[in-house]
Amino acid sequence: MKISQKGLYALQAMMMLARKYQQGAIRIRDIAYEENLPEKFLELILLELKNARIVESVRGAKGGYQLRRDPADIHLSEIIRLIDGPLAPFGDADQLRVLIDRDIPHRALYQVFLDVRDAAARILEHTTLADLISGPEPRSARGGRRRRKSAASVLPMVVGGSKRE
Amino acid sequence: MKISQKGLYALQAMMMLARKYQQGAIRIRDIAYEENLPEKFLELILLELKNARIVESVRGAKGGYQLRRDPADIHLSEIIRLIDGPLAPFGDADQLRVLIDRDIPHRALYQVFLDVRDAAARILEHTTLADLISGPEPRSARGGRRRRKSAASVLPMVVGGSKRE
DNA sequence: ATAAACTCTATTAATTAAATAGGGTTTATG
DNA sequence: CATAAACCCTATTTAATTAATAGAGTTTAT
Repeated sequence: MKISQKGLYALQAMMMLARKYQQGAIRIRDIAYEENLPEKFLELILLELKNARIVESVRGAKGGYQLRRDPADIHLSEIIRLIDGPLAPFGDADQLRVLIDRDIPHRALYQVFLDVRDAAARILEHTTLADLISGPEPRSARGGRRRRKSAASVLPMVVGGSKRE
Repeated sequence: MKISQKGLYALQAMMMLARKYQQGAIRIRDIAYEENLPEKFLELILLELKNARIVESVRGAKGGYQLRRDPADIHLSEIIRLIDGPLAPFGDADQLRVLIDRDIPHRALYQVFLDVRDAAARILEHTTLADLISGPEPRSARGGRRRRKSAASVLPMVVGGSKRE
């Protein structure tokens, strides 16, 4: 899994629309300006999000885009899968057929890949746009089991404070 | 994080060398043939692995490659980081500077990315080549805390048995 | 009627990934 | 010591993907 520039743009745009949820349609131009995204490129991205029925558009003058659902019902996994494809850490499953159809080591490697994918999915499927915009939670609340909100926001965040990658 | 074709080749080659550990140097040609990899491309990959001191070469006639360390001391994370770069689910940290330097939602998103990376790293840093070649463990043994072996091998594995990605 | 704003398809440009090519160097062996 | 086997290293080419731009078309508020 790799979040592309396009995917990052999509997430930024969606966060912006989440902040302005129920404030009516927001123009592409305004999203692009506020988030500093290439306007024409963003246009394509929003079109995809619209076709996936995550956002809806209002056409004509005074038009724009808005979320179709509550920010608490839009998971990051949904956006990322739409724009960047499966969360698996490899291309397509076909590419890994060579692992599946072979001996124990190869299949064990395949299983590791699945484990990685599932770990990523667990996080991204439990984090919503609402989690991102709702501000930090106390650190002690992070990492618990079966929480409604994900372990998304902790501040202050030190740049490079986590292990360097 | 995305495992490239090259990275997959590297892992396949390393698994093969792990299986033949302490059996002397193995020729590139033999690795390529057994694992069905493009020979010239594999040559470049092994060169990188050698420069990273994960494998060593024997030059001249009767030469080849062999692991420099015990398969139980070679973690998948090491190979993947070498060939495909950081385990983070995004390109370079620079690309995400735009998230770090902004408001709470943006930083919260950044934190989610770090969480995903850490989840992937936990798995790949705890799985070794030895884990892959040592055959399946009983299912009840998987997923425990602080295990020496990772949750790598479970058989039988159904194709597409996990959630479809 | 007009301008604002989304719609849609096509094209280009830039980057990255995958693979190939080929001469250079080292070494076992007869 | 000649030879062939095998790794060493750099360069190039090709293909695929990603990012971005272009521009004509359609809808709607006023």
